[in-house]
Amino acid sequence: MTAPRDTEDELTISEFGRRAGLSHKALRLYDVSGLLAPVRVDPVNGYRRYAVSQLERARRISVMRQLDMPLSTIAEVLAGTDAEGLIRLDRWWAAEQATNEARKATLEYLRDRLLRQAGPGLPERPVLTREVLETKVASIRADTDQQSLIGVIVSSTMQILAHLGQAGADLPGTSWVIYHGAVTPESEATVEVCVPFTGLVDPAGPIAIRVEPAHSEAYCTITKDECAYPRIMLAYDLVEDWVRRSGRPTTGPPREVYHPGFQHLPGSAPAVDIAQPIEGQP
Amino acid sequence: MTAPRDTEDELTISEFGRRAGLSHKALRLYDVSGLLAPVRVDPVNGYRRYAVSQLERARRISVMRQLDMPLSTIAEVLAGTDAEGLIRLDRWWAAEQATNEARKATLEYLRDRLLRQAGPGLPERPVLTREVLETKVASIRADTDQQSLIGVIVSSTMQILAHLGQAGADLPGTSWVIYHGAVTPESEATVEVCVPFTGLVDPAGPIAIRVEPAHSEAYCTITKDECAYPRIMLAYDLVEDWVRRSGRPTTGPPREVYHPGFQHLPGSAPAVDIAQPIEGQP
DNA sequence: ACTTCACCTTGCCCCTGGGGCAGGGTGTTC
DNA sequence: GAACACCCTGCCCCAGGGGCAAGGTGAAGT
Repeated sequence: MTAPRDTEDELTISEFGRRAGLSHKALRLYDVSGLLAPVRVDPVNGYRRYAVSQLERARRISVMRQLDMPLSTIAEVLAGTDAEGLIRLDRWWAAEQATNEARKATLEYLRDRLLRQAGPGLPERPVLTREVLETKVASIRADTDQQSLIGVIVSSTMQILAHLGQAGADLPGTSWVIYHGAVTPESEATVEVCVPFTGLVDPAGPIAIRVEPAHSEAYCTITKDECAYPRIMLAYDLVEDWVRRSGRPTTGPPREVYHPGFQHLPGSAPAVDIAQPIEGQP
Repeated sequence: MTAPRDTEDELTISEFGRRAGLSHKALRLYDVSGLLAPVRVDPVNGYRRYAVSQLERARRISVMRQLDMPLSTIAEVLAGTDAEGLIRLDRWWAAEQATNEARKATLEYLRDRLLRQAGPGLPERPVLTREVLETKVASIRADTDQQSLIGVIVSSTMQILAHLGQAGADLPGTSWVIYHGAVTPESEATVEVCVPFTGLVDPAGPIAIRVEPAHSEAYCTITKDECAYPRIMLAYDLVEDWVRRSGRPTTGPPREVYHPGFQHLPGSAPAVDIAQPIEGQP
């Protein structure tokens, strides 16, 4: 030791860092951010002095950083008693693992996608076309991300059904969601939940009444199981591919059409059409 | 559409972004970083124009970003054929999952630590001292981080054993690794794998022959299970604490001494000594 | 007393993958 | 001609540090 001495219970920053497994850069950062302040700072030097008793906290921080835990979360874990900290730690970890599961699903989708282009296809599924007649619909638009998408769809549908029921409209039993943008886990976009009806109904609050114009659409039917994100993207890809190859330009954003009784269908039954409006003349 | 028109096969940046699920900021970044350049940039405007055919690549990038894959890795995955990309993708994912496993182990260690409230950690374990006689050793020095530490130790040991065996030396069956610095997942340091022997052996390549001087050392014996990182740190803490309290200064870097037959011992058997050379005269 | 050398400090720029805002240019449409 | 949506570049910001420069200090050897 040829430099500033480490006294019995006060350590220099580098000695403390060595013993705790933290770089002097990290320690400086933890100091200014208030996560781990040295026990004393020489008012002349500015030299930081750490107590041996701070090693425990420092080592815990080091371990948590190895878990890639953000400093703010670390501060929370270390804030209360060890038991409280443990709870917060486990909560954070559960969220991490949930993220990892989501990533796993996304990876599977991506592999499928690369495989489909690389080699012979995945489950071939027919893409068909149909004519859709002009319909009156009640709709709610909302901006959402992937996380709350299901909730938004369900609650909006409920709201519209309640309103239509109250107005005594006739319902054909189907409904759809129009995606005005890409809804991914990170980016949110506008979705429009549409319920067709016949009869006379007033708009109310977020519920708009409009006419869905007649159009042709290409569509592909999938099961309830297949409509989980990101797996459902494969169906979109399929339809899009078909449309591109058909040479017919699209005439609007894609949509998911839910079959009547969707909620009560088994997972393996055809339940949803992924549809893309295209220019007419079949 | 009240603004710059999207022609048949050229899209504006925001329309392209909407269709691909990428923000305008991300697209600009991918442009300057060369990951996804627009098909045309208006020389007057600077307006970026994207081709519909670029949507495929853009969507793939979007999906990979959802996996939290760095842009450089994405570029590699997209570089060759889809089959090659798939291989790179899987390789990356395997590394990710390995990291996750390591994090899981670290989490367990941390939970243990939080559960053992305020105690010094490891179940009480004696720290003893012993005299080590002067020994001839064959050694290899290497710089490594935590990731490849095990591999470095194993391969170096193999190499030394092969050399000693060829030279007809006598082996007592034990060996050790000297840590000339702190090896954590982030920082690398020099380690020295030492195998003692008797007989006459020449150095060869990276293998040095030297004399390990006689010394006293404090040590603590742990099981194979306990010697996984970062759990093993608890044992270092224990020895270090003991040495500090004993008042005897250290005389060299700490080491791990592997008991004879280490590889074939069960996880619960005493297998390794964590040793710290200290000044003599007990 | 002087040098040397290891150590300490602050401050600045760099990384990734963007988000947000400012200031200014455009092109379409009413 | 005005309104408005869209486009551009450029700057600063986030975490969590790494790296380097310039300058201040402590202890030890000569």
